[in-house]
Order: sequence, then structure tokens, then C-alpha cells
Amino acid sequence: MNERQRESTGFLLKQRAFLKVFLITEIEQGRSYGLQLRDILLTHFQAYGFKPHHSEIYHSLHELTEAGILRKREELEEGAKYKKLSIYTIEDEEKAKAYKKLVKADLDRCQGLINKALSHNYA
Amino acid sequence: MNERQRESTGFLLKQRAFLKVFLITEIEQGRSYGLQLRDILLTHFQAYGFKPHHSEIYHSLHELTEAGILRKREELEEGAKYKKLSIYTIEDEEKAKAYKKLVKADLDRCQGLINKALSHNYA
DNA sequence: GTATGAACACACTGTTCATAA
DNA sequence: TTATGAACAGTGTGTTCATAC
Repeated sequence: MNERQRESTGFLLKQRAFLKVFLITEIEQGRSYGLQLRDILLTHFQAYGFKPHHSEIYHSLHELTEAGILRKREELEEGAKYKKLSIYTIEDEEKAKAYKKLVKADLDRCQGLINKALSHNYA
Repeated sequence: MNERQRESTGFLLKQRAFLKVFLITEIEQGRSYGLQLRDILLTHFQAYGFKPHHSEIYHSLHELTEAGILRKREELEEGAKYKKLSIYTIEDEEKAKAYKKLVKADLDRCQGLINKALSHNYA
């Protein structure tokens, strides 16, 4: 989370924050695991050229877990083989909402910044 | 410049590119120098929390000059003291336009990406 | 104090490597 | 192959230092 990211030079949103709100949103709608979440991400954002590496997804999930927002549980998936999945669910709904709210403010700011750049430089 | 920035994971625009198009736009409207350009930048973008350090401005100006887009000329400013300024003007109008066009495509993409994030996560 | 620039340090992200089933 | 994770490496950016006037 790192509240000291305020008081930076404040350019655009960090990828990590972008990923975290996406992950929270998806997990709010049901249990899920790393690579599955990445697949969902790609269906939504690959059209915009965004295709983060799997390590970024895992790193984000780990940080959200350490922050007490998500809970991780390992499960054995029945199937042709026994595969161990790391299933994530929401641990603290309040913290999740608070974090999403924080990032929304930054997304709004970025939207303004980019719109301003477009109108200023391409009038 | 660096055309190989295509085929990255393509998150948001780099600050350097943002600064470069701003600098080109301002310099197209008249000769100017580093810290003056930074002041103009702040009047437009500080409201969005963007306040880049002066070294970033200089670095951007240097790169644009190396790329043959800008031309640098040192001048002595008359005043209470003789102060040496680095005045920039457009060196190659075509290259400047081409670069701005390139970055506009990325700005448009970012606009879409952010709008998508807002609608997806905050429906 | 203003102006320019370089050098250094760090944070973020991307690639590679390791392990398991 | 899918899945998870760690370790490493590189790039961009922020801070500090140096110089001049």
C-alpha cells in the first residue's frame, strides 16, 4: 500500500496499483487463483496493449495478502492430476474498499492529466 | 525515440515521452530555455499533481537535441548580471511532428486503458 | 538566489531460473 | 504442459552534488 507514494512527483498511476484494484474486483466476484486472474485480465486489457508478466500478478497478490486485504488458501484441484492451486478470497472487505477508493482518486487524476495533455499538445 | 518501446508490456505512457511532447509544443511557439519551460509546465499540470524535477526537463531536452528534433544555442542574457541561457528552437519540423504523432497514439491508448479500468472496477 | 548539467541511488518492472504436479 | 514463486537484471526516475553567474 505504501502511503508515502503521495508526495512523489505524481506522474501516472503505477502498474502495481492498477493490477491490485483489478485483482480485488475479480476476487470480490468469486474465488480465484493467479494464472486464471491473468487470463481474465488479458481478455479485458490486452486490446489496449497491456499484457503484464505473470510475476507481476503474483507479486500483487502477495502484497495484497500481506496487507491483510486478501486471504490465501492452498487447495488441491481434483482432475486428471492433483494440482495445487493458490486460491484467493477477500480477507477484509473494508480495507479492500478503502484501497479501491484510494486508487480511484489516482485514476481520476490520471484521466485528467492525459486529457489535459491531449488538448494542450494537439489543439 | 526508441522504437523498440513497442512490444513492451505496454502499460502507461512514460514520463519522458509526456515531457518531450510538451517541450516540443512550447518550443514550437517560441524560443525558450529549461527552467522557463518547467515553469510553464507547472502552470498547466501542477493542478494534476505533476511536478517533475528539473533534471527530467534537462534530460528530455538533451535527448530531443540528440535526436535532431531540437537545436540548442547558448545565449548571454542582458540584465543585472550576464547569465548564460541554453535556448532551444525547433531543428526539424518534420521529425517533431512525427514524434508528436507517435506519442499521441500512445496517449489515446492510455486514455482508453484508464477509462476501461474505471468502468471495470467501479461499475 | 537562478540556471545548467552530471552523477549517483533507488524503485519499479521484466526476464530468467527453480520447483512441483 | 499448468501453476507458483524467487532471484536477478535492466530501465526510468528522483535526489544529490558540482559549476557558473
